[in-house]
Amino acid sequence: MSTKQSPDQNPVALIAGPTASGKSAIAVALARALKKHGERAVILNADSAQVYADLSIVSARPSEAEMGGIEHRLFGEWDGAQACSAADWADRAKREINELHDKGKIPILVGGTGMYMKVLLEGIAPIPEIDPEVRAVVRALPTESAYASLMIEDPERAMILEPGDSQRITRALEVKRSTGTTLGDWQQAKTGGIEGEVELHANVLLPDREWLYERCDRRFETMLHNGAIAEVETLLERGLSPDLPVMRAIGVREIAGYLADELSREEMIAAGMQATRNYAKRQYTWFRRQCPDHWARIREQPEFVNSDILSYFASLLRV
RNA sequence: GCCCGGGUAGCUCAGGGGUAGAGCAGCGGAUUGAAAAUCCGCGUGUCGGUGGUUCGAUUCCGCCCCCGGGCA
Repeated sequence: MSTKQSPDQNPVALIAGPTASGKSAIAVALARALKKHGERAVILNADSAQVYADLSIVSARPSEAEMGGIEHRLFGEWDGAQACSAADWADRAKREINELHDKGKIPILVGGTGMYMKVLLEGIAPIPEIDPEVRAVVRALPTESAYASLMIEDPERAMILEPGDSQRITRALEVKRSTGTTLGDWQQAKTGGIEGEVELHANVLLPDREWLYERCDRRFETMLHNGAIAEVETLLERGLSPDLPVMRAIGVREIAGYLADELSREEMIAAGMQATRNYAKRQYTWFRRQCPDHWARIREQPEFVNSDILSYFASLLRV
């Protein structure tokens, strides 16, 4: 029952950037600036770890103070016991966006998970749920055997994939076994993308690498100061499967190792910082190369951007 | 001062008479339902310095310097 007819009446702001790039603060600054112009904006999380209730400190979810009175959604809304897939997130995000548009509000997507954004905008192959038993069997396979099986059951896919790419091999195999159809066949079509229905105002943050790495280090230290260890202890008490995304989040692994006495405190800190920097680099590559060329790139530091945020999103005010 | 070990890529180290190689870091890249995941690619550096032996030394020998450890 949307009253909007054309994309330009459905604005969506998007701020993508690597971890520790200051994107949350920028999003809040944008929402506040819009407010002064009589526009109401809501921030939507597009980060695959901030989505979990169990990870507040460890995922560096914005605190109440950092939210600065701006409404934030899709933060901490998934229980750690359930894995949130890109498609799950995109479904929820799409609903939120529609609702906000119906109310005349502007959604501001903020996050570091490029694949989430990609699926939301471009859609994804409509593959049904995988049979849990099939999944369990396939995931228990050593990569080598899984690859050998894929070579027989879906050779076309096996050829494309790297023999060591355990995750994609597993995925291809479970899809074939569970649906009887090859991943490649499923991927002939994508559905659900909102790209054509909204007017996207996207900015990608690509700050100076050295500056970013320095921030990554400080970010991990801050987490520890804020109680990350206790948060991980609580999470570990749940006894969840180590395969779940929450358990694989940066910081969780390192702190768990420390709690298990496998790492000294110094080693844990060094490993946590290193993992954060490695992650930032991967995100950097994604955002630099996977985002459409027409998305704006911001190389300035967040403080500078914050102070003049509307110049980066001036197009939002044309409405 | 003496005796042992060591001094090789940013770091940790392997190697060895024909001018050198791994892991990590770093850099580049991939990325279709776990993506903070999962992968792929990129290795010239006075082999501590200096003399000598040798056709040829980073590799053997001498001396010197530096770092560990031990004995005084």
